Amino acid sequence: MKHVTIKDVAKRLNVSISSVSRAFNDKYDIKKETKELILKTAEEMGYFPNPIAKKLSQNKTFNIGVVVPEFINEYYSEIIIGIQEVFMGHGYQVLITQSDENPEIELKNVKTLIHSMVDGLIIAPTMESTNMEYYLKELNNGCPIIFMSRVKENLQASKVLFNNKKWAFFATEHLIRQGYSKIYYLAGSKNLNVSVDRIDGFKRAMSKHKIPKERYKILETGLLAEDGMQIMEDLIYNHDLPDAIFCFNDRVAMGVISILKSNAIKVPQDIALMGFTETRMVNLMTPRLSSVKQPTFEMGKSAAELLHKQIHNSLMEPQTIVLNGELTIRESSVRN
Amino acid sequence: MKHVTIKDVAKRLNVSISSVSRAFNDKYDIKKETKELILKTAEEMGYFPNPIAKKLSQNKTFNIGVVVPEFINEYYSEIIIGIQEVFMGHGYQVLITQSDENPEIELKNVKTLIHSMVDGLIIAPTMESTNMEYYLKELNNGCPIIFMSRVKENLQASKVLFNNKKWAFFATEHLIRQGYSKIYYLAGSKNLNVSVDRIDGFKRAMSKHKIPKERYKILETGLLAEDGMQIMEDLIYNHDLPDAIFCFNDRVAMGVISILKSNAIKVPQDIALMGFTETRMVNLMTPRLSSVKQPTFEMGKSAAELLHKQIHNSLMEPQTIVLNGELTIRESSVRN
DNA sequence: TTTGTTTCCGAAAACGTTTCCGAATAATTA
DNA sequence: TAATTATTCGGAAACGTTTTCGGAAACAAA
Repeated sequence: MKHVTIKDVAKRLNVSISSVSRAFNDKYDIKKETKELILKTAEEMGYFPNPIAKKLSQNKTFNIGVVVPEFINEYYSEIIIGIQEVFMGHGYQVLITQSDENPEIELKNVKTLIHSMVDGLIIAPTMESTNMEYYLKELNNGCPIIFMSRVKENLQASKVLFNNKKWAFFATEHLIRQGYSKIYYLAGSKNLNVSVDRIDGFKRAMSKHKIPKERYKILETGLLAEDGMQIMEDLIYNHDLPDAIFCFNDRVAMGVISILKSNAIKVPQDIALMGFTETRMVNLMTPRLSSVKQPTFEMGKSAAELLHKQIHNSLMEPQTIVLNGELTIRESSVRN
Repeated sequence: MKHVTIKDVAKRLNVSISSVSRAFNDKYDIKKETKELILKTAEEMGYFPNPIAKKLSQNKTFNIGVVVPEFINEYYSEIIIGIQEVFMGHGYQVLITQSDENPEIELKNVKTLIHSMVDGLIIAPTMESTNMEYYLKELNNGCPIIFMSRVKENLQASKVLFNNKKWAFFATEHLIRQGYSKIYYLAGSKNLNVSVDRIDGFKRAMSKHKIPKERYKILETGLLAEDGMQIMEDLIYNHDLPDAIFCFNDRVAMGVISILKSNAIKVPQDIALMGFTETRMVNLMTPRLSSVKQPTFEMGKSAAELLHKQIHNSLMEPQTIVLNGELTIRESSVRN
């Protein structure tokens, strides 16, 4: 199965290969009729420009690389869809890799992508790790990189962030305003700076509403439903139950709710519940779960647009985009 | 930021570029010491072979394309991870595209991937559509393609399938053996051949156990939780309630269960429930949902390995791999 | 010493484009 | 009419590799 090349088309029409190239690249210095003739016969012959050769001669790959911790959950999947939407529109291919929350795999992925000559990178790091130095070095070597989601605000690079402090504050304040005051926060992992930010928001709400330290707790958990189940079982075992529980994410909340149910503890009558990073499961739980919706598609789109700008204007200085969310109140956090 | 090229390395050491190339490609006709010297200085100079140029000269891209209907749900995400595991080990990049269950986008994705010269394709079609003709044409043009999941068994091409008939049969038979006999099957979409297969399995279980046609129903639904909610509301409204419900997938089951709960219908005391294509949510539902687990990672791996073989042996004749699942019984389908 | 084999290496073609440069023709201006 | 400018095109270099071919050097065998 030989591919038709530019030479075949040129020979067929007795024109030069440069003319065929011009026809395909919307160049000004070609007559309209010849251009059309070339395009028509090329079409007939089943010719299309070999993208590899194009990349080599233009020193661009039209590939951009994406590194995420995982895409089993909706969160990064939706972000990726946002990224693809933007870049496919610009004729780029998006190469997706996932690091399985493992910094070593993450580093390997980034290296692979850079070695395959991507024109730019979007990275959602697993955690703040030593990898960051390497990434920043690559950034200075001329490979545009956008950081996403799990990264500190003061990092000297372009990034797209969610305002975790603010929305953790709002979510907590909602619980307080509903009359709950003994509130436990299941805080994810303290290595995650998003986690730290949400703790900050949680604390600020507490201090604003003058709730004494003895009334609330911040408990480190994992990111999975199983982690929520585990910690909830411990709390029940120790007879250490609050009014309300604010969870690092919906999965943890889901774990909590399942343990509460099997212990006949009612939500929200006995304990209110609030999630974060809203997933589609919120409406399927009974009671339906209050949560904070993050603008995943928009985050993907913003990161992609930022990167696209940066690719076409390499001297642009770093920009930070902070996006807002949406607090959706459902049955799980409403006093009857 | 100029990239270091093979020429720079050659010049530095006063050797020819062919020697440098040989050093990097494990060729036999180069002295061991020169090879090591070349590799060492290349490393120092920060040189690595430009993959684009390599691709051009070898007429291979070392890219393989994947087209799935979506990856918001775990199912295809896990399959993709399986595919990546195999191909990254072989030094290939996996390009992932998703068609959003839209045959037109699917076709566009396939064309994009073929135009970007992938060495092979793995396609999970949205439905049996007219696109199949195009794909088979491309297959005959020499681009190896593996079909996955939603495709007919008699298709003349390599494919990796799940044995839907068999496991729908087992799942149904389990319900019957538990003593349920008025069973409704929420059957997904009849345009999906997996759906047709599962209906077949369902019916075979019914006829094996001599359950008369008046006792069971097959109801067409969608694939989403909302579809399960919708149809369950209708059934309740019409006072048309069975002993047990077998759902096309866990999401539909999740929708059903939420409506049952809000109508105070108990699972499994009043109505038993069985899902399919097990998701991680099964253990988080109360009661925990019985379901059929599909070997997603293995499906991905099998497809990838099959494609890899096909790429290296283009004359191989089409192969069909049919994988088995696992029926996991939990509380939702067990008579107390 | 001659011949034949290995072993190692360089020159150059090939992969399929884009793009720069210059030339031929046509159109415009002086 | 001559000179200038636009328009359109072909030739060839460049992009960075791999690979084929042939030749030199080194070594063994005759």
